[in-house]
Amino acid sequence: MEIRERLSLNMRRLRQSKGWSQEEFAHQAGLHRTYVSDLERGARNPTITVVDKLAVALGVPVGALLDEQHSAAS
Amino acid sequence: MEIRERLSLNMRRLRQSKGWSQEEFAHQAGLHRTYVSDLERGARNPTITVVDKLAVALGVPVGALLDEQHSAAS
DNA sequence: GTGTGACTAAGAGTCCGTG
DNA sequence: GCACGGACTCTTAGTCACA
Repeated sequence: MEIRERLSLNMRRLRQSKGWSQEEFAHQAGLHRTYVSDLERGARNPTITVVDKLAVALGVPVGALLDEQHSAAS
Repeated sequence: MEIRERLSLNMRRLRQSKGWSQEEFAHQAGLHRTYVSDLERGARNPTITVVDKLAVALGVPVGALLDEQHSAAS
């Protein structure tokens, strides 16, 4: 799986587990609404500083967003 | 610590543990020699696709490059 | 073998909308 | 609340010559 797709899936899962909308999440991370939307769709290739912001906002290490997560799903 | 600095330290440590020169490492990752040099100096703000290449070349998860590593030094 | 400034094309990141 | 588009500025990707 490509890294952009991994990020996409991980950030959506973690965001939803916080009960945040994309807009709320974008605000928390100090990013733009539409950009977070793009990232969740795997349509962008962010820099590591952006990923760091996301990770900090979610309270997880950066690896939790970029590494493949072994979810319960088949 | 900033994420660029974490990347810088981690990639240098991991590269050296492989006994690779920057040149050799750049070749393995499919990147330019001077670009790897810049990254190790924390002079660049790479995208996640670049970091992914580095991680694959080193045979480690991306988190190993971006998360803070608890080295023995203290 | 590595650090550094400079350069161009491409893409990151922001902001305006719409359905 | 989210996907998606266009347009904009500024930075990154990737490379070179030189120290």
